[in-house]
Amino acid sequence: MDDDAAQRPALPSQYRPAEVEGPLYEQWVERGYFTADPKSGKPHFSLVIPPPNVTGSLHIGHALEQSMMDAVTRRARMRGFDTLWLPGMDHASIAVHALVERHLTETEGKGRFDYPRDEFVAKAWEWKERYGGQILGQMRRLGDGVDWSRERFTMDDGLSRAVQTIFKRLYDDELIYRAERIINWCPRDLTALSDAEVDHEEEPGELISIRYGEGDTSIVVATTRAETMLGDTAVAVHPDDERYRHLIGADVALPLTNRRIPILADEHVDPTFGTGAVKVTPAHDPNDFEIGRRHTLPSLTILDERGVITAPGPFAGLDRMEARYAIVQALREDGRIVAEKRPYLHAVGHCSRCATLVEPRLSLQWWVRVESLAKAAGDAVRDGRVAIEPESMRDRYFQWVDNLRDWCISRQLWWGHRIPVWYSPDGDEECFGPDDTPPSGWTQDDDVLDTWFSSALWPFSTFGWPEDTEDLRTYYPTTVLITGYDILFFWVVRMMLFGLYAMKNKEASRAVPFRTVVLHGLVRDSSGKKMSKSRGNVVDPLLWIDAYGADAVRLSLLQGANPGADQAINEEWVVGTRNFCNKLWNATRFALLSGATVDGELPSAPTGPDAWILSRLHAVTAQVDALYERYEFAKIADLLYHFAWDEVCDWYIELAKLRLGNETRRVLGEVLDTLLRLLHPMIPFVTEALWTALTGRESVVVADWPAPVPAWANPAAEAEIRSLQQVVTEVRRFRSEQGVKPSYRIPARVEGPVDAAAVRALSRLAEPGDGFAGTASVQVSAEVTIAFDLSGAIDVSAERARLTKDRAAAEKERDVNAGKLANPSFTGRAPEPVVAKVRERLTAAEADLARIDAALAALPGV
RNA sequence: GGGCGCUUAGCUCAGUGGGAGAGCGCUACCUUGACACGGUAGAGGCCACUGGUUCAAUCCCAGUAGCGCCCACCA
Repeated sequence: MDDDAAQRPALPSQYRPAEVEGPLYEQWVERGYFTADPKSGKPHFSLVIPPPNVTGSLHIGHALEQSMMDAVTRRARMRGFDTLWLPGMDHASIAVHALVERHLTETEGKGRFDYPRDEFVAKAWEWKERYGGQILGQMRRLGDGVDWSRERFTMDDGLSRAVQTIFKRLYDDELIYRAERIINWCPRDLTALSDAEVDHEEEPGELISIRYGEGDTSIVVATTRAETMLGDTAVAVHPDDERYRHLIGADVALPLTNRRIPILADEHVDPTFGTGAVKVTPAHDPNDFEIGRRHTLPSLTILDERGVITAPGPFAGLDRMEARYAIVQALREDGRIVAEKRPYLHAVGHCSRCATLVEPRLSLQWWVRVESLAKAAGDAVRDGRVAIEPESMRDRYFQWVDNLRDWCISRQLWWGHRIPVWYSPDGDEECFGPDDTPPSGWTQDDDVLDTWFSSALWPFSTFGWPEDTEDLRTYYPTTVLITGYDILFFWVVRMMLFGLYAMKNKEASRAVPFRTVVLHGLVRDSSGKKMSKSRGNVVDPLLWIDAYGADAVRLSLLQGANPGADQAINEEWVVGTRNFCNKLWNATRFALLSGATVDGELPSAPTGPDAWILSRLHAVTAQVDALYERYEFAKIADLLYHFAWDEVCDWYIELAKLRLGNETRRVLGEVLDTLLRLLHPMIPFVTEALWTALTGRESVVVADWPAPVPAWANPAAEAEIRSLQQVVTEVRRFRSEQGVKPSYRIPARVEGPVDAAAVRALSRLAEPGDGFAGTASVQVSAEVTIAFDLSGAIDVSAERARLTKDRAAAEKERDVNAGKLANPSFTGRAPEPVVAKVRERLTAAEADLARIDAALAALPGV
């Protein structure tokens, strides 16, 4: 042991993550490793975090997404980039409303409308300061290397300016307009929703056929929403429908009311569905609204914003569901129900936030005209300015972007960015920018913007847009966006729309918000089920971090992160990666105890295991680089896991123990140094603790990313060690099947071109001493034979059974390959390399067969 | 109703036009001086089904079945 090793801190025999993680993280932040520097003169690498909701706490999906982002960022930093990973949060308009309202109900027994607007918003801010942002602390636990000096919030001053600025530009370009249409309305949250905020689900309902009118002028309509009949202003049939042609233009009496409504013809009606006649309720159904427009029908609103009947009469005041029941009942008593189909399965829309049944509602709202924006967003991907990984997700992107309908952006909420449009007392309307002062006496629009409106600006509003800041010039477009495929539409598409619009005066290649979009899948439970609170299968990543360390959690998630694919996760997986961290820990511990060093020249002509492991190290380094380019986290993790465990620990370290000279100590140091650097982006904590202990240097965070060393490639050394491994494995197998105690060192003579000392050490054989008998001779490979002295204790029948089994396998191999070669169409048509391979395989099988036959013949007692 | 994807070991998942793989689990043995969060040796699969293309199919094509996801204004 040299002095060098003695100076290093001794490591305990087990890795205890809790003791190192916290201090390391704060040290990294203090040293400024994560702070970007646009003036560094280095090339730049940037990405923005998908801003979590202020209301949120870290869930397993965040942990996956952030592990990916952190790995990518840390690797870029090590590769010499000035890196910026910008953190921040989203104000989550509707979600915060829900939480604050619940909070107020619980603490003060009041609801949102018991407060003036200002007071409610103040309470939301208060709530945000108090409870919001716990996820930021959790990000530290995970080890996220974000630039805290650039943290942003979608409602901070700068971002609010950005929102108002882009709104005004869009407004002035007539890409934002106000219009009265049927929108999705949530009767619980009392706000409009965009199409994307509505989830459609098949549900059992009822299909009721109702007879309108009397005698000759009567017609039967079918509906799933009987209660809306109070708002009917027509019945529509298809113009070519023979059954009803005579009724077109007639009036029928609308039951339960004293109104008469016309029967009209409209192409939209499907004569094959139901009775072929449709009741038309323009104020409460999007299709009916269109029919109403085509035929200039009146719109009768019969439900209020809470879904309560307002039509005067016996049903006034009833909730829509109560009303449906009561109205069907009344119609039945009136003898007007012709048929009832129950249950009737049909798609029903729900508020994606609170699951309340969405009510189509005629309403005046603000809209973004998306056609030209969507065209640009589609083109940017089509022409390759933005790449999508995995590529198979491109189709999903186009499916969205090519079918986009105008986006309803106004919400009847208070927490959020207020629409920057003011109205004069005379009813004039004007949009004002952030630096404008609306004339006194004008009043601002009451509504706020959809949360996703400000999120859509995130890749540039966070850099100071609309000011021409250094950050904006340096870090836009961002290098990569890493997010879940589930928000491709909500977020990715909209960032494309607004990014390209806001940056349209830049050159095309620099207008895009990001160069590459990496889409990851969802994290599911161990049996592949979606995690949900109601299922009770959600896992809190912090509990796992407490128990196994952040590195183990990160590596587990990354190990399953195949591009675009969902993954199952289970505590046992985390135990496995924790064990891996411990393995690394002990490998490094061994290196330190053995005097491994990272200082001094590497041997110019390494031999044996040293040459082999350096050759492998070179290959692995190159493979890791290639895989990072394609964001193949699962494969990177798998590759490094097996290289570290199966090759470095199981073979190299065992072989190194036999030859701990200066060369090997230097190579051992090099291997671990490189391995830890390769692993650092994925498991930052344990690699930092080990790397600094091993090298005595400042930090692996700012160490150089390993470069492949082509000069290390050494096929001969790889072949040599492969052959050694084969011999050792064969001897171990022999021992195991002979039932030889592991502690018994069998005297043996090794004959053949292999490192006999290594074979003896790794398979626990002894030198053949005086009186060596050599009772059994085993041909362990084509060229190597080992004579064992087992004092007649060899179990001949076990050995014969084993050899017979091997022989059968070898025979089959020989026959299969011989058969192929005997087939002229194979030898004639298959490419030469394939034929050559089969020929080699045949030769090998024949040699194997000969070896086994020789071994069988040599068995005693034959 | 449209579109997309999946089906490989007990479980969760990789994979390739030419010898079926990993992790966990399982079996046997082992306190070998880095590690029992460990070591060694094993067992385990008509690669969903049916046809087609091919010298050769788990892989390509068509169809069938089952599962999943996304989109959708058929009352």
